[in-house]
This record gives sequence, C-alpha cells and structure tokens, in this order.
Amino acid sequence: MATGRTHRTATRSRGIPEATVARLPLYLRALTALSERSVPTVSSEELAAAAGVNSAKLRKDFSYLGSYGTRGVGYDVEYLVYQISRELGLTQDWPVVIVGIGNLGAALANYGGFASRGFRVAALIDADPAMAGKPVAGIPVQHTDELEKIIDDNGVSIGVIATPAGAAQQVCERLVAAGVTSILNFAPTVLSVPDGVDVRKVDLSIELQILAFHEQRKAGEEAEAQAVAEATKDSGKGPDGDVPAVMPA
Amino acid sequence: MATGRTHRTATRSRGIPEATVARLPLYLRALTALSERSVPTVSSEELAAAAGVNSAKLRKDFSYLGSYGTRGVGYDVEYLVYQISRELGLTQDWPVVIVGIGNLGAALANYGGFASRGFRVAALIDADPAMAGKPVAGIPVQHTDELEKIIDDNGVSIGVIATPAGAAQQVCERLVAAGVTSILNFAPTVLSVPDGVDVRKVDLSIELQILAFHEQRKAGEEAEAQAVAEATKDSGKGPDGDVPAVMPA
DNA sequence: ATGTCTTTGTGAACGCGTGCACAAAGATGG
DNA sequence: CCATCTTTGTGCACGCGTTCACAAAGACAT
Repeated sequence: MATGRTHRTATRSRGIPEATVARLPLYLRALTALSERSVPTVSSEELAAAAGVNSAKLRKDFSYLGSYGTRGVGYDVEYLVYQISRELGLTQDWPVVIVGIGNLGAALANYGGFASRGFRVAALIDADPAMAGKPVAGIPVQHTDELEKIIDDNGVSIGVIATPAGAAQQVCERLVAAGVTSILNFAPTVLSVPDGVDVRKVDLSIELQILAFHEQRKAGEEAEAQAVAEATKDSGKGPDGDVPAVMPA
Repeated sequence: MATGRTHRTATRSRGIPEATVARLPLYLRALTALSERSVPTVSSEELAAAAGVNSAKLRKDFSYLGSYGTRGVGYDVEYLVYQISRELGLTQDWPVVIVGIGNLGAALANYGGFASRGFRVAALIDADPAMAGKPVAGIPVQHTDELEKIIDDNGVSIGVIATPAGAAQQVCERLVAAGVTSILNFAPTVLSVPDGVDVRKVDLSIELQILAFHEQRKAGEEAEAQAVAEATKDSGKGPDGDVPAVMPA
C-alpha cells in the first residue's frame, strides 16, 4: 500500500509484524482445511508445507501470537484456528459495502470467500440509476445517493471500490467522510486518504506486468544475443539487455 | 535435507530488485497519464507524488535501469515510458489464456487493462461443456479439452487461473505441462509448481482479512479496556491486549 | 524415573529495502 | 565563460524480515 500517508502507527501496533499479519490468513485457510478433515494436531513442518512457507518462518510468526504449540507434538488445529481468527478479528461480523457493480463488482458480490470468514456484504452500490433495484448475488443494488445513509445505518467500516479509475477517488472520499476507515481498492488509481485510513490495492494489470517481466527475462536467457542485437537501434543507450554490473552514463 | 533451497533463482535476476520491479508498472501508469496530457518532462518529486511513493525511492528505482534523467530538469516522459515498457517486456505481445470463466473469469476477460498494455486474451477456457462456444467479452469460450492445443497454437506462456479452488492445482499442472511458465492465480489455494515457473497470487479474501486485522486494532485502541475485560474469560490466556511475551500453554 | 526422540520457540546473523543527505551534473542567466 | 540554481544519482546507515541452528520442553517407551 504505497498510497496515502505513513502507516507507522499500524506497524508498531502490537508486536505483530506486518509481514506476519499478511500470512495469518494463509495459515488460517490451511488450518481450516485440516479442521474439516478432523485432523487434531499438526506440526510446523506439515502446516508450513500446506501454506507454502518455510517452517521456521511459520514458527516465528506464531511466536508473535504466543506459545500455542506443544513441543514434541505440534499445534492443536482447533485451538489455533480460534486464536488466529480472534487475532485477525474474524470472530466478529464485518459489514462490507461494494461500490461499482460492473463485471468485477458482481464477481466480488458472488464470491463465497467473504461470507465464510466473518464478512457480510451489507450493500451493493452503483452510480448507474438503471442498476438500482436490480438484484446481484441476491442483493438489490442501491444508488450512490444512498451511500452515506447505508454506511451509517449498517455501521460499515470496510469498503470495496470496484469502480472505473476515474470515479475511485471521489467514491473513496465519500466513503471516508461517511466513516469507512479501511478500503480495498480494485480501481487502477492511487488513492489519497487521510491518516488513519488503511488502503489495500489489488491491481490485475500490475500483477500481469510483473509476470511479463520475469517471463521476458526467462526468454531472454535463452535467445539473449538475438534480443540484444534487436535493441541496439536505440539512441546512445546501447545494448543494456544483460550487462549487469556497470552502466554507461 | 542438505540445502533444501530450490527457489529464488529469480530474485537475483538482472540486478533489478524485486521491489523495484513491482513498482515499475506503477510508474508506467503515472507516466502514461502524463504522456496523454502531453507533459514533456517530469521531476522525480512530481512523478513520485503521482505514483504515491517517496521521491528518493523512485530515483533509486530508476537508477537500476540506467541514467535516464537530466539533472536540473527531470525525466523525459516519452523516453521513460519507452524504457520502462521495454524493461517490463511490454513492447512485445503477450498472449494470455484465462481458465475458469465464472463471474471472476468473465470480469477479467472484460477488463480493459490487459489489452492496453501488451496483453492479449488469446482464449477463454472453461470445464463446463454448456459454456463452450458462448461468447464472453467477444471471445468464444472453449472447453478444457482444447487447453493443450490452444496453448501450443498460440505460443501462450502466461496463464490466468480463475477456477474454483478444487480445480486449480490440476489446471495448473496442465498449463505447465503444456508450456506455460507464468501463472496468475485467483483461486484460493497454494499452487505447487516446478522450478522455473512463476506464480503470483491474488486473493480477495486474504486482503479483506488483513484489513479486518487493522480495523480491529483501530477499534481496540479506543475501547481497549472493555475488550480486555471481555476476553478474560479465556482459558489461561488472560488479557491479551498487550502482553506479548511469555504465555503459559 | 529416566532416557530417548520429536518438535517447538528463539537468539543471532544476514540480506534486502528504505530514506537521508549530499556531491556531481547539467541547465540557465548574466 | 562563470556563477547560480535545480535536480539527479548514490553512498551510507538503519530497520525489517528471513533463515539457520540449537537449546529447552515435553511426549513416550521402557
């Protein structure tokens, strides 16, 4: 979240590092799967494999929460599920509004992963009057005019923005003014928000571009000389395809 | 296990830090906006503000690419757009397949951000025979049986998985076997892939859970004493509000 | 009870990323 | 041509996150 201001206050929060917080949901998911298979206990090694992380990292992560394991045995699955859920605040109900019911907004509204983890879609909001009243995922879409009232009535503190980029900042400001303090932004824009408001960004285009970078590098390692020759038509920059160390000024 | 370290050959890549690569698309977007407004040059300070990052960080990021700025002036917008595009591999065409045309898959297919950045949706693939032939975003959906042929015919190296969690690993293996080496995974599962294959994950549920954590903490800072008193009914846990260190099992 | 075996919890080292602060580079004006 | 002013490029220090490696803790068998 490079968006707004410093989240320094958030980092220091409670001794739990941000990186650890980001992994807790991962552990929780793996643990829930184990729980459904009625597995009573699990070792750090096994759980780490299921979550796709290093076992030492997992143990250190858990150590921030407390000593919930038993040496020689492992972790009690049910107990750990509860502890992590509580730590993440999932034992309470989080009403969420989704603003912008296009393709993506509709997909989010239909996404089952929300309801199963303490999140409840309190309302769907769209600026298009033609959408108003139309049910999406069983919930009637409401017009943007109602935004403030909806937030207030439902005590919503988490908002999801799935509008076009042009509308995102304005929607963001209205959400914040109405009392929302956490925003999940799918619009390809940098949102600026006041201190105390958390913004997380999900950007499909950026993820693909990062993949493309690595993909290009992989391809370049094979047919490298060819690519360099191709790029040499440049101004004074010359071939930079692979020269790793020094760069010509 | 001697040195069970099979991953991270990618990190060292070309001297460009991973964190920098992740920001390049951000800069590129800001630069493109400037380009459309016909702004000829931009200083690191201005561009950093537009991208929502620190200006020193931006300059350091660019320094990994080369010396593309002019002291006392700033950066030439067009030139920088080109350089970053090239660095990210966006000057070439990347055919992409999307597997799993549910709500999310359809949203992705309709997402304009792909086409505008060198990505081309080569095919939509779904396991449901009823979907076959049905056009989504103007592209007819094809059945999973065709997967290998599609990948091969189009030279696809990037795949997007938008299937249910249960199908993701299997789809992943087929994609990889067919020649895909970069995967963007929207299914809430940990994919295991052979070395040399890059996976990036986008998980809506996890993002929300991270927000919930911060939101809970924010709420807890106000009515903290009350929450602690409430939680004291626990086993041996006692007040967890701020005692991070020792802890009886 | 005692020894062995398994697995946790963590101290310490290391590497990466960030931000400061400044010298070098170049533009601009006289 | 020289002085001044702007802005880049980067050396350096610091803090966070990751990983190793091992002692402590407990289960379990004898």
